[in-house]
Amino acid sequence: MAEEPTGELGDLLMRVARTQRRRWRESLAPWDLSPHQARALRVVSEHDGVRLSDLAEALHIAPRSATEVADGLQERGLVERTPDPGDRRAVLLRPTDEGRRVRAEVGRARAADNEALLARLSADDRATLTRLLTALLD
Amino acid sequence: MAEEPTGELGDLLMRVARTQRRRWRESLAPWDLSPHQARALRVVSEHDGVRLSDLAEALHIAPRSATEVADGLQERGLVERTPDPGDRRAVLLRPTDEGRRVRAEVGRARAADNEALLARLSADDRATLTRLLTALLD
DNA sequence: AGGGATGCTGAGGTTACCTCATGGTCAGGT
DNA sequence: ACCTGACCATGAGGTAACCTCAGCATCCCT
Repeated sequence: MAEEPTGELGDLLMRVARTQRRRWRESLAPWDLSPHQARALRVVSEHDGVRLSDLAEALHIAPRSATEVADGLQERGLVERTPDPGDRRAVLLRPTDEGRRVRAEVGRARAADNEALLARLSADDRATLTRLLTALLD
Repeated sequence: MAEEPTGELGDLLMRVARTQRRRWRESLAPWDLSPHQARALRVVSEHDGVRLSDLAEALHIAPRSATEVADGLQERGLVERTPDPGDRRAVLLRPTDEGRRVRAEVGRARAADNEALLARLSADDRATLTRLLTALLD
């Protein structure tokens, strides 16, 4: 059963996004990271000292679920839990050296992936696309 | 923890898509249908007589999982299983009257949603966006 | 007629989320 | 100093939506 074309602009947008999400997922495979884990690794690496509750907010998930994402990253040795010196209830997540390394690699893969998608557009077209998409975001 | 702007075109695309997907999910809420169920209802309504295995292919899920999607739709009285006259192993899914009605309503809601997103673009801009997105899809 | 593919589904597992309860900690008012 | 209410992380347990593997009926080819 074939994929029928819709002709609708909204559908078109979703299709392009789905294609890109699939690529992104695939490019993440070598590290065996879920999209959420990759995003969490980025957040942790950027802020250096992130509470579980802040991670939950950044990922738009319940605080309890952030614990699990952190567990996954910690098992792989990419982040570590350290006590928050200013609040003994809290735990701060920090990237390990390995975590920083992986996050850099993932960032490069992502950029390359992005570039691959956009390669067929001219610089002008990219600027136009940026303008149009920005207009759609308020 | 705020959502930082990325400036990347690929991210922009994903953000617009995510916004639209959220709207779509919300507009589906009155019928208590998952996106997969809504899509399945559409496929069934369009083809009138769809095998489970074809549905699986259309939804990009394993055949076993199509059974569950069909179960959900059948419980709500939106589709019915009928034997395939040409192959006694197979089951054909058909929309009920209620199924056809719901599918039409959902279609209207979806179109309205789509229109709401694109309202801030001129006709020219829409045409341009269509051209650019099409170019990204091979 | 026999044998390998095909179509659906039961059984059971995984993943990624959730809520609720718990123990520890903080901070502001009295 | 103490109490009270809010907040932090996590254990326990649940759910939804996927999956694989087995099994049975049927189809189709030789």
